[in-house]
Amino acid sequence: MPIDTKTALLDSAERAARTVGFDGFSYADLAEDVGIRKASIHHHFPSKANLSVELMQRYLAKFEALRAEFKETPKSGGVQLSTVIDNYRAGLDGGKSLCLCVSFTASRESLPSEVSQLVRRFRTMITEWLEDAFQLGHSDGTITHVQDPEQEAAAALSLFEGAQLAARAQEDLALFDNAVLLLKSRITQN
Amino acid sequence: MPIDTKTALLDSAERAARTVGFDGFSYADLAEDVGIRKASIHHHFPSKANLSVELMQRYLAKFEALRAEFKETPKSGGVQLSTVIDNYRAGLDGGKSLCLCVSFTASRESLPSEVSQLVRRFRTMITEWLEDAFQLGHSDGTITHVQDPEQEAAAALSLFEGAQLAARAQEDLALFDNAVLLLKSRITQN
DNA sequence: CAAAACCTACCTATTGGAAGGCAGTTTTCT
DNA sequence: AGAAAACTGCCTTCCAATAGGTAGGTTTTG
Repeated sequence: MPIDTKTALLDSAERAARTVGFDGFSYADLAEDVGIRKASIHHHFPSKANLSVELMQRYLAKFEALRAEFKETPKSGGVQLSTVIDNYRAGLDGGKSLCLCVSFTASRESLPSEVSQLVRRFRTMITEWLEDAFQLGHSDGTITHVQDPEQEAAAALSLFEGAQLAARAQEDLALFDNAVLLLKSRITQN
Repeated sequence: MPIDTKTALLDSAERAARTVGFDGFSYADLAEDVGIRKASIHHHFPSKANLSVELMQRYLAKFEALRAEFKETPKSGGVQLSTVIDNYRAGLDGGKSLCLCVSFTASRESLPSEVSQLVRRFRTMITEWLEDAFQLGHSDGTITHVQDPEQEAAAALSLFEGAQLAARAQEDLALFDNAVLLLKSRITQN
């Protein structure tokens, strides 16, 4: 029993979008990758615009779930910040892949406005998560030198997304690590 | 005497690449924008790959010249850092446009490796510029809390590129400003 | 059996690009 | 100096490949 075809399509499309960009792959590529005929994709996703929406919806839901999980079993601010950093690092896949949110922001003009809305929600959610982490890290002492948590959160998100670009530019994870090193050094062991 | 056609093509292509991405525009779009026949573009740029290279070359040269200019008439570290920030902000064009380096990094897979090399050189150059600025800002006292200038530079570049993405995601300059606010507050008046 | 999943076969528009022509300017040769 | 050759810049015409998408039939499955 092979995996659900629709899921396989979403997986393949997500990988493609994150590595070659949304304009960089076609239904034909997808079909070959999944092992299905091109026209059959339309059965699951009537249009490519449709696919992009479902792609972003799933991506958002996944991270919302992850955050909800963290809200239940409370960790320190430092651990939460580390978790987010590690997630962005893991998402790089060695410098080949970007966060879907980053990729879709870059090719915004080829996407339906619904995707932009979802990207916005994604960014807001991550920013709130980071804000909470900085707030908490400040009070529990696991993050040093915390100024305004809101400003810290905005800066951190940009830093992570930029660090992903840096790593991708030279397909070298070290560039990501280098960019976040200063922030990481503010997290105290616990 | 109208502007040089080749320059007009480069200008149009740069605008397009930065607003809709390299995969987001075609020779046909370019032709219409410049007021020339599509096939005539091949006279100036045999292939689109060729165009991308010349685009990035010009972009790199422009910023190398800017930096050289600043090296001659020495400014404070704080002023230099502010200059770079302002440049990234201005390049946003209100949230519609990205740095060519960011755009080309995102659509890396559709570009010749020569472009990747140039992007690399671009990033190295800006990083060095920032490193010098932090170094200088530390000694002349125009930037506070400077730790390792090399790490600061890597973080700053990522911050700027990420902040551009943030602003573009919601087509709102305020998001850029918000992301760089914390860093900017470390620059003392002079 | 009906719905879901997938197929073959097409379609239209667009993609980047090739081939070759042609007027005007510049360079080269006698 | 004047003719010939070469170059520049743009054109028209054409092309194979690919894009996303549609129509309608067949297989698979609950």
